[in-house]
Amino acid sequence: MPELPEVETVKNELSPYVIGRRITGVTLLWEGMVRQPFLAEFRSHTIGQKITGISRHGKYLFLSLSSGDLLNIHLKMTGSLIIGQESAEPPSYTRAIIHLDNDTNIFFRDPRKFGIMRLVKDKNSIVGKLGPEPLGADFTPQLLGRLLGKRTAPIKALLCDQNLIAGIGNMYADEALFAAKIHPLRPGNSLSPEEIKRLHSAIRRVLRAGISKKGASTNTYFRPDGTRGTAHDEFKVAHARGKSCPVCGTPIERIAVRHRGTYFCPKCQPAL
DNA sequence: ACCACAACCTGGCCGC
DNA sequence: TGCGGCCAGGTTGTGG
Repeated sequence: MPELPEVETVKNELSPYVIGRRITGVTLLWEGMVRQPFLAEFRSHTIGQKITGISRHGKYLFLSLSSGDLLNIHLKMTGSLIIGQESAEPPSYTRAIIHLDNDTNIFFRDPRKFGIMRLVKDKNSIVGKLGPEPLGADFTPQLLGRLLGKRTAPIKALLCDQNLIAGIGNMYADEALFAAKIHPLRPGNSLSPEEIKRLHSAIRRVLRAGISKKGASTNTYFRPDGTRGTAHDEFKVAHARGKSCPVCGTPIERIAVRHRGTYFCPKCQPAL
């Protein structure tokens, strides 16, 4: 699933192919991919525009257009952006094609049709409420402590809340909590200063590892060149159904937190 | 302000 | 071998 490390990888690896290129056409094979009310104007406002930049906020990707508009792409759970030749057969489950002026295409592949594209004038209309970037310089243990404040929801749910911290999803939340030895159901406000410090460090460690391995291809995530990332090879508990804890050998448990599969080691991450 | 949950989608895998 | 059911989960919208 594309989370911060996956979207960061897509941004970095897409960049050399798209910066400075002009959009010559847009093919929508699944119209639901473009959110109303923009569908009517989507083509006319993208075709002919030059791509001047690419950026990421949390899990949101933005292509800056020469008109000043921003083309926002969200991969949701199963989306991939694959670079290919104009003459190439689109990958399976391609829902949209952005044609570029050098006979190159961006294929938006998405088996489950959750991914979206939209055109906005103001980035803040989408990312204005997002929490801080967990790899940013301002994300300190003190800030994490303030964010958790008096929150009583399970720490696992809070880590996945984009308005609290931007970019962490189900996989990296499980990995960070394991690395910090914190039970996923602990209320946010029950963490000691020491645990907050451990969690802060663990969040940054697992996200950086994910980026350095070019993302985790647990199922449908692909890099722009069509290859898979390898971050999942280093996962300790995420998606580890039926496996044992690599530290103590205890069977990994699966529970549902907010209807999300949550994996943890009951011995290394004891309930308080 | 905060918390909880349904809905959106469909392929892959498991057990029978 | 085929089939039913579970599992995967980011975001939005709604209601308490």
